[in-house]
Amino acid sequence: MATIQQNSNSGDSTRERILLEAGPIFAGKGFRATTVREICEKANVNVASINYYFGDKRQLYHQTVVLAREMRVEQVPEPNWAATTEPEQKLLDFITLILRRLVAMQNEPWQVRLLMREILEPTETCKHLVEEYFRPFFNTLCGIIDDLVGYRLPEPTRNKIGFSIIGQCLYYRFSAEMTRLMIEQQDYVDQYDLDHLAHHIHLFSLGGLKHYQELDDLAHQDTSATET
Amino acid sequence: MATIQQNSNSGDSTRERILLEAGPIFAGKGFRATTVREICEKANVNVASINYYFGDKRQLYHQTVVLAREMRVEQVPEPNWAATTEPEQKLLDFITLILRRLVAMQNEPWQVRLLMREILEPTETCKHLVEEYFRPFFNTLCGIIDDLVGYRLPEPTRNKIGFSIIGQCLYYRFSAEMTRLMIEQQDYVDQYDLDHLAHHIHLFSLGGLKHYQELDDLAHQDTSATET
DNA sequence: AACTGTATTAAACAGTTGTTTAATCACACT
DNA sequence: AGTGTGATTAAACAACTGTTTAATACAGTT
Repeated sequence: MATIQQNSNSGDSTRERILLEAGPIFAGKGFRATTVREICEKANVNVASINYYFGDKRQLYHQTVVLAREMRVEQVPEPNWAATTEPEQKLLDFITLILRRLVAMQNEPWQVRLLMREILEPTETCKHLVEEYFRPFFNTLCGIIDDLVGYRLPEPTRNKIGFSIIGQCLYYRFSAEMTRLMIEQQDYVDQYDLDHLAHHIHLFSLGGLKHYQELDDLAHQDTSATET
Repeated sequence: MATIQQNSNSGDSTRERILLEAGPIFAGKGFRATTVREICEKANVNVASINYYFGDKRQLYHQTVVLAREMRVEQVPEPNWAATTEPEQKLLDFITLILRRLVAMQNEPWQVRLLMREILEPTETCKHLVEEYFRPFFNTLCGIIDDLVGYRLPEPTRNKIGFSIIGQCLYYRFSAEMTRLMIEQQDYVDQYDLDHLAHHIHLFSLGGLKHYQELDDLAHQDTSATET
């Protein structure tokens, strides 16, 4: 029947225990490969508890994703910029924020892996994630780009610039294991920590933006030239 | 026992049929979620045939990945540059090559999805893939970067530039479904085709490179200034 | 026609999966 | 003590998993 129960009173300990044990397992193996029996074993609860508290396996998964997002936002909050903060600094801060929150160089918390799974192979849960999390996140980045350029770029152009910046960051999450196979082990330890990567992506992206500006200035000159 | 059989004579039709039906299914659902029964059903062979021809499910999977790489290289061959080709043009060609071969904007062949799975969650097969495919691919890109810059960058720096370029491209594979949820449907059709993306990534990356050069020139000036 | 080695098959096997059931437990309230 | 309600349990369920078996079909060779 799958009528979801609500532990109305007190500590909610079993429900929470399931949720917190399910998260890392789903993150590590994905929805399909994860078995409810493993979750229940790790959480020291009966196999029937999942259906009792969450209805079925899918709804449990959905709840772990929602929880992962909430925890991740809390663990790595957005920077609180002063009104005088330069947009260059904001961009560096934002790149650092992505790397910290979604790429998570050193330790790799289960919340990150779970959110990445939803990006790669979205389920119904992803729509919720986009509206609550990714869209406002991306809008912040777009604001920084606008400030850096100084005028309004066409929206598709500005969006692609945003994706270029995010893409550079996410590469080190998606292709992390393959990158490790590609380069010297020692280099990876020394040269691919958070600060090195943030610095490089910041530099590279500012250059990309400047190039756009210059070309646009040229185009403007051309237009005024032909107009005269 | 799982002794692998080799169909020595003639057309090999059942073995090939299994391989070509298994590919798309593995690509779509991953190793774990794919069942041998579905493959055999689609290929019109008996369930025992997989074990007869490939030993077990794992070895069949390995063979489909190897096949996917071979087919993908054949389907989208590397450009054949003349000696006089400018490095700027080479970079644009290379970005287009990545987008065509690994990102595959319009149609999304199963070979691409399968290779992406190996990047995201490498199995033993990935080592083979790195040595035979990705490393020479990346070396080509590094050569172009060297030509563009005009002198030898430190290797970690040059590698990161390479990853920035690849990262921008792969973003549109990894985050394709989420990006579609983020932006207007019509914009996605109009502004995110192969040519638009290649043009943007080319422009953005040339800018990033130029910025590196300028900063390096400055650093050189500083050094000579302090040296005098 | 008899033999040989490969190819193909239906059936069974042993294990795991998510889910359900019905019984029991714990504890508050009357 | 008795009652009722939610929490927890062991057991069973039915469906599905990859793999194996043993029998059969089909060539080509002697």
